[in-house]
Amino acid sequence: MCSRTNPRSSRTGRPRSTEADAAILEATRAALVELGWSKLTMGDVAGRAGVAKTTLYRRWGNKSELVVDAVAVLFDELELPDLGSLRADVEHVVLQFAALLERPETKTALMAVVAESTRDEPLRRRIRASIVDRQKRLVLEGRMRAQRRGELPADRDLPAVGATDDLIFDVIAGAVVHRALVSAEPVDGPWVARLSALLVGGLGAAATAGTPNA
Amino acid sequence: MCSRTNPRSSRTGRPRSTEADAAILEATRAALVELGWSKLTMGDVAGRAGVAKTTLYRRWGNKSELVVDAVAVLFDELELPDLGSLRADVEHVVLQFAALLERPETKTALMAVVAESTRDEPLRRRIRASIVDRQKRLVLEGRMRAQRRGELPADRDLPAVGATDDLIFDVIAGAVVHRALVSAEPVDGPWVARLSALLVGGLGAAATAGTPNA
DNA sequence: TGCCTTTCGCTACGGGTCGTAGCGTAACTG
DNA sequence: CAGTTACGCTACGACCCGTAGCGAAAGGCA
Repeated sequence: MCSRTNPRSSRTGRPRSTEADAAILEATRAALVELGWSKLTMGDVAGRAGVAKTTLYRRWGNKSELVVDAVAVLFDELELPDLGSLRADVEHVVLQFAALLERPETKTALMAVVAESTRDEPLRRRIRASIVDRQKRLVLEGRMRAQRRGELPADRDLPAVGATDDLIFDVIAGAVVHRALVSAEPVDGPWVARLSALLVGGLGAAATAGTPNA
Repeated sequence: MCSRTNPRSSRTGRPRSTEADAAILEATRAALVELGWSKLTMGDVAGRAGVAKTTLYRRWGNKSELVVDAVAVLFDELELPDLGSLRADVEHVVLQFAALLERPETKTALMAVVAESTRDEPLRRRIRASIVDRQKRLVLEGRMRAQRRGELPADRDLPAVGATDDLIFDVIAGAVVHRALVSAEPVDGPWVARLSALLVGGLGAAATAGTPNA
């Protein structure tokens, strides 16, 4: 949750206030909702949290790091209940993800920190660790379920399975983000149905063809 | 190219310098390469272009609008030569798009302006008009070619065709962007082959199934 | 209990960017 | 030539950044 890996053996001295941590992250989300990314300032967040600006800088080096931590927790709400079929599972998680992207705090923050990360390798790693990689579990779980149901063939070679998982993840997350933020059109039932049909159909075609390329 | 729709009947007075326009946009791209989005300032661009800062503000209201115009022209390089099959066409355009996203000026600018556009409706429209919508031609052309070749069935109902075009566009653009900027892994031959196989397979499955849902 | 360490809120600061205003000059029109 | 608009230049108030220094607060430890 906090930025620095616990300060080297900070067993002595006054401990960091966990209330301040929570207040700052909450204030950051509120500021994102009201002001958006570009107009959010460290001083404003400090004021909302009832905290000195220096307290923010003791924990996070800059705005990007703070916002990543403030938003990351929202992504842990995503779940993948077993709905009985691969296609139903895909549709459900896509709709969940879309609802998350509709929230103003994530909508305005996500693209901004990714943009920033193209010039900031530590930030990119933080985003992956705090947000991206943790959601790949959904793809893994969905694929394994489909294999158990017999909707997808059992694993052929491991590298290909991992590569396909990564591909599906990029396709789903990328398509939803692009639809919601770039095309700025609704990620609604009909669209999700089309996307799911395309994916499930594509996976099925690759499976029946048995081509090593897919 | 320029920001304002030609100033209402500006037939009189000194005309805008087209050399300045070109110099500013070129300077903006150079600044993006060297500094990235967040450290790019209007004053810096003006200095590089050999132009007064006020001249920039006469043309563009803020950094985002300027950068959109500076980057938009790069996207017109995308082409779709007929390579004989739907899959080959898809692979080719994906690789082209990936190469474009590898350039530092587009990589750092694209996500940033999209992020900004979530709180700036005019900017969003500008992005769509200058960049996004103009590339949908590639999807249209590719689909029609595939239909002529018999790889895809002829149009059923028009709305469904348009919706599928939009879906394919979001999937391809979104997946490539996500792979390149979020996952930060290479959009190379093997990955593109997998993506193309997934798409072509999915489109084929939907076609043979003849379901109205896809 | 008293000492040490670290964090706390607060204030203040230099440095930088923003976006605008005002000026005199340059360029083009009729 | 008069009228109009764009130009370069300078200067400005406003804002935000990130840091430093201060005394006070809150823990650990002997």
